[in-house]
Amino acid sequence: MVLKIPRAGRYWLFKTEPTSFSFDDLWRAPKRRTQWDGVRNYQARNLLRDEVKIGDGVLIYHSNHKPLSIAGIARVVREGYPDPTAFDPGDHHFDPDSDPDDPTWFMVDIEAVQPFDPPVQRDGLRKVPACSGMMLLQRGARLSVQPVAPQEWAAVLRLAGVAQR
DNA sequence: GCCAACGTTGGC
DNA sequence: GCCAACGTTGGC
Repeated sequence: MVLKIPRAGRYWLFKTEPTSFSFDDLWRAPKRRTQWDGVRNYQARNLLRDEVKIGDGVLIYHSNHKPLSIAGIARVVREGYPDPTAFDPGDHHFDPDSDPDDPTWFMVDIEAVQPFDPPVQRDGLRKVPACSGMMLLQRGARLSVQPVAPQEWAAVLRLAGVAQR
């Protein structure tokens, strides 16, 4: 399987608990797209608002799940814009302090590109020298939107048996 | 279910 | 601005 993934772009890893939203959910969504809403951490917010760009590659990581693994690839199809769930009192991620005229929380839209079958397990990444610096593997790295270096991205795709061109 | 690690809050 | 208390994340 060969994918057209822009090598000059930037790469990210988005965490999700598959019991709430999985890569399969994304794959089955209309147009295979979703709004990546609900991020409530300032560091992750800054990345979503300022750094994540259209066409960037995204590894979808399943946390709190066995085996811990990267389930597939997505790409960014819309850049940072206000997360409406922050303004919805009925939403689990409602934030009464977020002013609609000066939103606190941002999200991007992503589109599934390719599932990994089988998923790339986190434990396996530890054995790959190119991945030794991955934020995902660092102790206590809780950030839910993480930058991924090009060599890390390439190594993950290689492990997944996905060829880049 | 435990708990280490980390982020946020709020009193001072 | 410090820092203790608290809440959350997420691997184990």
